[in-house]
This record gives sequence, structure tokens and C-alpha cells, in this order.
Amino acid sequence: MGLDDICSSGLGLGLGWNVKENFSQSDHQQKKKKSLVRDEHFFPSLTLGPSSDDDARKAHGDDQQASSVTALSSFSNSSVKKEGDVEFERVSSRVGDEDDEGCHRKKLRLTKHQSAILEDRFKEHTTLCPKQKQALAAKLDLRPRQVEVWFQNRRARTKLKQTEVDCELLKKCCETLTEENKRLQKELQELKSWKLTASYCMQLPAAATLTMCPSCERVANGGDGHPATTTSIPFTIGPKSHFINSLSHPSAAC
DNA sequence: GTAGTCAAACTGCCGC
DNA sequence: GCGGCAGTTTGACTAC
Repeated sequence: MGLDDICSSGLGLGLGWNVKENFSQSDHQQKKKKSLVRDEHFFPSLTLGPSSDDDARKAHGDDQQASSVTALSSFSNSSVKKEGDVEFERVSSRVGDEDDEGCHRKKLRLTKHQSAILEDRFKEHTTLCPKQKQALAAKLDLRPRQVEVWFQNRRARTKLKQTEVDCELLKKCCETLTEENKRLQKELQELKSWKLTASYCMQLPAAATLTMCPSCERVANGGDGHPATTTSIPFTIGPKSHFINSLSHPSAAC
């Protein structure tokens, strides 16, 4: 139904970010404790540095670079001590951030390139198996968790969009039905008044024998031998009434 | 400067 | 236990 749901992607191998992976994919409970323990357990070695998002963005060198650097500096300001240690400290800060926030969560915008690739994958497949997730994460220099979250959010956005479309359709349908209802009410009133007038006329001698033939829809005089004249019903409605037609085809109103 | 919007990230729950 | 989803939080960005 949705325009966006489609499937499939095949991807190559990719490396995860081990430390971060343990954090981001295992349990949420641990995450809450991270700020307390990360310095002990995850104090970075340089080997962890390249795994960070900031590094990923630096590698891309695109429009996100500025914001990454901004984020980076904002997180590492307090830890920069001396010239020679700056790089070291930055790495450690990034790693700390990468562990899903230290004091607060870090949120970095994906690059246009990353978003475009993710969109392409999403068009092929709205979900990813773990292998595909890993591979895509490696390709985009993101954590698998980030890819996973992106797909979750993307699915949610697609669903929301579809819901809005459905809502609009229902709204239009409701308006159409309301109009149809008004029209039918009006028609009903007309028929009622018409019947009232007719029954009044029936009391007149000349009109007493007037009937409408159900088959030919003609008003006939009672004395001509037509079958309709034999009925005791003084007044009938033709079979092609719009009212009856609407009832038999309710969907036509939409 | 701030309100509004978007999107990344988190949380809790549920079904398999 | 894991993945998906709904709901929520929050950082980044924009328009005024």
C-alpha cells in the first residue's frame, strides 16, 4: 500500500565497533549505568578511535564535518590539556561519546551521502537482517545500532505518512457521504410532501382512480383495464427512484 | 533569543 | 533473547 515499502538488499562484510556494539545492542539497563563505569571499562586506546561517528564523518569530509567538529569540540573541551595530548584526548572523548553518551546522549546528523545510501536500501528493503545491518554500517562508517535506529525511525515515518494519506481519504469520503446524506434527506422530504399532496388529491372524485404503473411509470386512469388500475394502492412510486437506487448502492456515495 | 520542526536516539512493551 | 514498534526525549537546525 505504502509507496515506500519495498525490499531487499545484499551487502558485503563489515566490521562493527565492538565496544560500542556491546553497549548499544545488548541491554538498555547497562546504558543507564554507562556514565558511571565507562571511564574504567572503556577508557579508550587509540585503536578504538577510528570507530567513532565523528571519525566516520571526518572520513567523509562532507557537509556534516562542521557539525561533527563542533560536537567534538564541545565534548572534548574540558579534556584538552596540552598540545601533545590533544589528539589523544579527543580520541578518548569521542570514544566516551560513542558509548551512547557519557553525561548526555550525543546526536549527530547523518551525512547526505549516508542518508542517501540508507534511503536506497530502505527502498529495496524496509528491514535488515543482522548481516545486512553490519555490512551497511561498515559501508557507511556507522554503528550497526545507528543503522538499526535509522530504519526504525524511517519505518515509523513511512507509516505516519501513510496514515495521513489514509486520513485524508477518509475525510473526503466522509464529506461525500455527508453531502449525499443531505441530498437524500432533501429528496425524502420532497417525496413525503409529494405523497401528502397526492393523498389529499385522492380524496377528490376525479383523482381517486389515478395510479402510477410500476412497470411503465405512467399515471393511468383506473377504468382502462390496465393491471395497475386494479390495485387498491392509490399511488405508487416508480422502481427507478433515486432514493431506492442509493440504498441499493451505498458505495456509490463515496 | 525563542518557538517550531525534524530526526537521531532512547525506553518499554510485545510477539516470535 | 532478539527484533520491531509506539511513544518519548533531545540535539540540531531554521525562521521569525
